[in-house]
Amino acid sequence: MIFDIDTTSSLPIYAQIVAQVKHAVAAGIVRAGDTLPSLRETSSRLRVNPLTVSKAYRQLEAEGIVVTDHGRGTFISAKLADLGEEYRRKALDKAADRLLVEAYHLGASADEIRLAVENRLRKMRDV
Amino acid sequence: MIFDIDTTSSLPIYAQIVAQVKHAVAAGIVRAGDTLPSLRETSSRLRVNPLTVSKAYRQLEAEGIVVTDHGRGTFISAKLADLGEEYRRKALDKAADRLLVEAYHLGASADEIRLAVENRLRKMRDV
Amino acid sequence: MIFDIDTTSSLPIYAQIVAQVKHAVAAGIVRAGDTLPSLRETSSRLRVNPLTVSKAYRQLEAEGIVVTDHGRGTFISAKLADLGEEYRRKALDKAADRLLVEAYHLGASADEIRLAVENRLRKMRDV
Amino acid sequence: MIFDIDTTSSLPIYAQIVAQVKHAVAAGIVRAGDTLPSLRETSSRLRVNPLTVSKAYRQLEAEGIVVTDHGRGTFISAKLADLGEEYRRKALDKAADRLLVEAYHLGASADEIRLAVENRLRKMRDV
DNA sequence: GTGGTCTAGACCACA
DNA sequence: GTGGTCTAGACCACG
Repeated sequence: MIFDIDTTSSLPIYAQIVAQVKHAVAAGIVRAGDTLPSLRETSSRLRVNPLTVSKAYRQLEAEGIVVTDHGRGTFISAKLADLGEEYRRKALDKAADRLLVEAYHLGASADEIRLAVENRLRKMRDV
Repeated sequence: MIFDIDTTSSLPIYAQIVAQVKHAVAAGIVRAGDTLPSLRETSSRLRVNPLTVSKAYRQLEAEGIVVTDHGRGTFISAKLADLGEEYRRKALDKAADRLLVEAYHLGASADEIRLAVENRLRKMRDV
Repeated sequence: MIFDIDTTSSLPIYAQIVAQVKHAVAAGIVRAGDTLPSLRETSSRLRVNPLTVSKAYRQLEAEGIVVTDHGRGTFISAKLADLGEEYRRKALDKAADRLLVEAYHLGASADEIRLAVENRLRKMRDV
Repeated sequence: MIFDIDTTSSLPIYAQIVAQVKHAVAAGIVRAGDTLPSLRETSSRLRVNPLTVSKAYRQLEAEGIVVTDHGRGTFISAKLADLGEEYRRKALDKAADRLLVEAYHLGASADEIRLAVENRLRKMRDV
């Protein structure tokens, strides 16, 4: 589980962490019982205040997505009924919407949008 | 052009206005040259401070979506795509990247991404 | 980075701050990564409202001259020229046009314009 | 005497008119005794409120640059001691400064600036 | 009538 | 500590 943070984004850092954990769960990248990286490891890797990571983990705990065993670590919860296929689909649609609205304001045609997506897909595959 | 604000949303009021104008432009509900409701009309109708509306309009102006004629009002910009080809391409690639990163975290396949884009393209065309 | 404000000027306070930051950057007085004084420090030193300073900083951010890290502060941007070649060229041409229109109205010859540009280039280099 | 107005500029329309008359005087394009276009002609040509033109002419009169004969028209004043060579030089230097600061923030080199100026000079000559 | 600027002060979110 | 948002209300400039 690796995090990818943009400190200048208008989305707060803690929310970026929350979203990425949720996505990883929805995608099946992490499963019930898996361990999240420790507060210290995450905060030093991201060069971010430990309190910020803590806040993210606490919110995930409040949402029932992770459980914390004091002194042992933070784990993905066993009961994840509320995430899953519908969450994934909605999140993906929302992301596609954001692209389209932005593209519209740039005056891009449907084909230009498709082309851009294909180009980036190819680029990511290469990485 | 009527606005619909949710004061309890975590999205700031000014950002909701910005988003709604963008969507109205993208959906063809308003067109180049159309007048936006005046600051005062909008602020009294939404029961928010004129400064808040002004902030939204100024951001729209900064993005080139509206122009304001001092003393006359605020209008949808005539030249929505006069940005320079390279700038447009870069901005479009960036927007596509954001979609792909989000999709990657959701574990979506290339085909799922394509499908989501096509669905939203079709939906926008229908509006 | 110290600001020097003239409240009686017709130029708004926030625009004076913007101009002074730009000049400081152009003159090499501040460099990429440098911290701007905090909103509160600047506002108390200048005896102006924090919102006024904030407005200036946000405009600088919109122009890509500074970036702000929420909760940490406002910094001179590292990538002052990452705009795309065509965008840069167009913006430069536009700026040159503004000079020529002004010069035209003043009845200046091509050589007078060249001379003025060279004089100012030399002056900036000396700073 | 033809005016060239940008209604979206942050410089007010009346100030643009004032500046252009001053520049025309400084450049020797108009001379003492010459007639300014009538309020009506100017306002209809520029598609601007007559009050705006009137305000510009009144300011020019207050500065002693024009005199108004009621019912006959507005004329360039006979005594123009305060405008002239120094005004021209200062205005030109200021305009050159604006170009250089802007160019700096675009990351342009001295040669790029010179090139842009030469290009636009050539373009204007062709018009 | 329009939008622009500023103040004083509150409250919140983030790190 | 940092910046972000909003209010209520004033005053000004422009058309």
